[in-house]
Amino acid sequence: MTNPTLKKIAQTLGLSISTVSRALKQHPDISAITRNKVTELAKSLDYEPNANAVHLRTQNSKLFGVLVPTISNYFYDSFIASIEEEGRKTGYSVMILQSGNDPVIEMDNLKLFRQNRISGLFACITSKTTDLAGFGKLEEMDVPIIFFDIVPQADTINKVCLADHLAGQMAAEAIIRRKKKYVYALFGDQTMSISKQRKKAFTETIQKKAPTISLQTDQATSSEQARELTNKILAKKKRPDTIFCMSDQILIGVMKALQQNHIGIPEQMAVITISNGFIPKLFHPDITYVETSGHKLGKLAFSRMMQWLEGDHEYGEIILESVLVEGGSL
Amino acid sequence: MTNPTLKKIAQTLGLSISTVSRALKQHPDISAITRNKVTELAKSLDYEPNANAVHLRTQNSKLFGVLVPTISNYFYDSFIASIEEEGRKTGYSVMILQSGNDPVIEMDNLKLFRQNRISGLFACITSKTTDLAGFGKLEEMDVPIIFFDIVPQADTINKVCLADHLAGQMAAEAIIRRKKKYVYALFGDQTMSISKQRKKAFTETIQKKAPTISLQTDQATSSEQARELTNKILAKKKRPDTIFCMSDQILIGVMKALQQNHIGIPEQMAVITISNGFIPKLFHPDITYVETSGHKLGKLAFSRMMQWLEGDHEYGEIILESVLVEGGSL
DNA sequence: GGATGAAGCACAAACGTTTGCGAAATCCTT
DNA sequence: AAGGATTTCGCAAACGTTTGTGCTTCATCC
Repeated sequence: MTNPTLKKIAQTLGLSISTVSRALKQHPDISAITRNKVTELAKSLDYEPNANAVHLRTQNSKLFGVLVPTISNYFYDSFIASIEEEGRKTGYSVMILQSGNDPVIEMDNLKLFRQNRISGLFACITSKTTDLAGFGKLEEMDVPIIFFDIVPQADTINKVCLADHLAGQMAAEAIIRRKKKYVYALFGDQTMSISKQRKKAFTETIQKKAPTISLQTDQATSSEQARELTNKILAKKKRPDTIFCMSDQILIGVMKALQQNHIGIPEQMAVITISNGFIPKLFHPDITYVETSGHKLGKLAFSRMMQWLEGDHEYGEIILESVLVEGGSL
Repeated sequence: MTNPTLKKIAQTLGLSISTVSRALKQHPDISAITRNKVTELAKSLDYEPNANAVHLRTQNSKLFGVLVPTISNYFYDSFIASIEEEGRKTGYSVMILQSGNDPVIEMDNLKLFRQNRISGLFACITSKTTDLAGFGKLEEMDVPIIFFDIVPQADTINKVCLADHLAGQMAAEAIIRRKKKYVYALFGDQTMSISKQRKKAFTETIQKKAPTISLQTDQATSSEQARELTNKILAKKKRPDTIFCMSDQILIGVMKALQQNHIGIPEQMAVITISNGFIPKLFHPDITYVETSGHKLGKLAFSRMMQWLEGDHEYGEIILESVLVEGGSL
């Protein structure tokens, strides 16, 4: 059988389409009698309004776009899950697209978002994104954009970010509290602002508050590279007593190296990282980490979006505070 | 400025809407001259067809639904990522909904899918799903459904599954090849068919092909429980020489216990698991695993969907073969 | 008892497309 | 040169809703 529509219900009941439509949404113009007749028939026919028609007519897609580098990532997917949950509560659907960290695909995706007339976009840009024209087009269409995690530098946009600076600082302070002497700190790609911020905060905090700590920093752009660097450090005569990892990616490489060299944690080496929390809990002891929660960030971004949609059109940057989660690794 | 439409382009060019529409899609009826005029203006205006209007008119949403227990999972999200990639290539969008393993939310989600008139559904059902009525309604609307991973028992449906049976068998055979003597095997919740199948295949293979192996099995429904069970086993006088983990969840708990007890892998204990591949590579040495690839399963499911859409209406079950990925843990 | 108003419903336009069909205008035949 | 074929375009309906407005019918009022 084909899909029930307002027209079919109207015809079999001898009513007009508009009456059926109003009856279904409890419009006061419609008498209780006809309202009941309509709702009953609709239920028995499994009538579901055609979302496309509704959106076309109301000029409101009730659809949010989410743009991420990849969905296969414990930070982004907890962010997405969070948006999806909140969206379902408020009647919004979510359209998720992956850029694969490729600006060209990013452009394509933005086009798809435009075609689908999304009512709002949550975007984590590519680390290589320079041309913001695609986003500009959406803004011209009055589509609010909440940038998150990796965000452009501009001021007249909405950003919801992790406290990258604070996270670096907190990690440093935790290390200082433990009176560590020799710290090896691994950071990610320094072309990314997130790496720069964390590095700046971390090193400055160490230098200011505990200048006696011997600090050695390095840069790794992959887990494998982090593993190799850690292996080199471990081969030296004088080993550090603490390793700081800027991210899950780094942590994974470091942990492999530590396991490979049978280094006991925390007796022979203390470890601290910045993470969403999943990876640090895969090891024993749990790795101590400064939390950057995708889930919380999602909630924050969503509520910012709803505010905007309700008329509060003030650009701004919201920072999600971090917390230190103690494992047994420090 | 407001959204450009066919009507606006038509008016500013003194053409009819239909002509503009045809010009934009290279219809042979339209002369090259007007076609160029139209396409140029459309480009300069950043015209994007309104997907809702198109879908309403063509009665084709070009939208696939994906229903998963949760998106925050390295198996499901690689499946989703795979579907999204393939979809984008063929002009389909993807709508992702999470059931949270709750049959009630599952029903709600199916309703949302119906409202959005999806053209096809990829569904991994809840482990508690008994009522398939929600899926039946979709089928009545001629919406093809490809069940994957966790699937209903019925015959007249489409399934795309991992080779659960084969995976268990392959793991057992790998252990046998290594001439292990005493194997401790941990399986998940035995109410789930995936657990039952893997257990059956594993134990039967051991018993048939290497009856001298001493096999002890247990059941763990969480990582934490797996850790505790492993700790108990390790406390005994006679330790097993091999641990088999049915899933990532189990592996995580087992690995924590092994690290906790400073057990060297593979010298003191061999480990093998069934996994998507991400978790086993977090450790050193890499854990040997029988691969169950969400990505590959996604490709398989997608191509099955496209076949169905192209007219091949034959129900069936497709099994994705497993491969053994050698780490250094066995 | 005629004006007033409320209650209950129908009409019709609009959202932005696609597409079958008809109608001019232009071209090619012999 | 006259008929037919071809090219090029416009008209209008349809997809399934929502919503402003108008039309009845009845009860109410002084």
